[in-house]
Amino acid sequence: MDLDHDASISSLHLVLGLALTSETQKETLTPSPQSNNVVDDHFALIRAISKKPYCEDGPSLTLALSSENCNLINQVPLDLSTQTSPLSTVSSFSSEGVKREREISSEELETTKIERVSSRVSGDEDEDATNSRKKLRLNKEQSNMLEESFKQHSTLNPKQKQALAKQLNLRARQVEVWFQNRRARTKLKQTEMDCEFLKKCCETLTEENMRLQKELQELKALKLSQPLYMPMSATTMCPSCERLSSSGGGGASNKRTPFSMSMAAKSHFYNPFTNPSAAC
DNA sequence: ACGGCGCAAAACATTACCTCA
DNA sequence: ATTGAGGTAATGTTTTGCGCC
Repeated sequence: MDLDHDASISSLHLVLGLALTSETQKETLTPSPQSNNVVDDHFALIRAISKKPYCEDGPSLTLALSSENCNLINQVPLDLSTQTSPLSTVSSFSSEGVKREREISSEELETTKIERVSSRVSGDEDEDATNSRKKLRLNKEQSNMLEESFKQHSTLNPKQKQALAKQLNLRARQVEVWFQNRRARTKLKQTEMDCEFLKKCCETLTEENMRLQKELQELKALKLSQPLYMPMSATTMCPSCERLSSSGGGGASNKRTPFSMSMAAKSHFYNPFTNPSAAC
């Protein structure tokens, strides 16, 4: 998504807008097979904007914006509560949850029944025993193992699920639910970060747009004051990056790429998409 | 090749339990 | 002791992908 360096200053805002859409469309309109929904496309869009698909292998929701942002994202702590508590696997099963119950063996159901009955002592024992929803608290070890597993793959196939459940002394359904919730939390966190990032982008681009508008006004004023000796075909100095540009679109005449400019020369540009200004 | 159907799995929205300040 | 907020396990619903007919 290189910005159009030859774009006129005055149309910067438009160019920027197009730059955001033209390249990203390629990715958003051809989502990956895993891209099931709007939210996935949202991430695809953000990734496309950032021009870097992923920071690293791992959860598919990891978003890489730039190397900096990549690190930032990876550092964000996903605070999964790891409070230690006795393991109690109790949950209620609605009569409508037929599909889910299918995967739960009769043995598991029996275990659940026993635990459910012993889990709650209150006045309405029968009522509570059947309808209450005692909440499992994963212990530290279980949380850690689930986290480790999640790092390797954010979804589990049935075999992996079973194995992990057995390893953790949980039901497969509980492992499945944990992964579902974990994915949801990851996505939420990511969305929040994307939101922040895009806000900053917006601010930065607005500032730059204002600055370039001002620069344009200055150039126009300059042109009015020196109308005769500023032919467009002549070699001119780009006021933004102080780079010489020549007419005829001869790229070979100027071997400096935008990225080879010194930071000082382009320091007034902060483009969050790692590209220099549309003006240069 | 195409569309309809059923199923499984994942995503998503919401509820409810639990802890802690 | 109470309460409200936040975290998260669990549940219900919707969406999506895939195989089969």
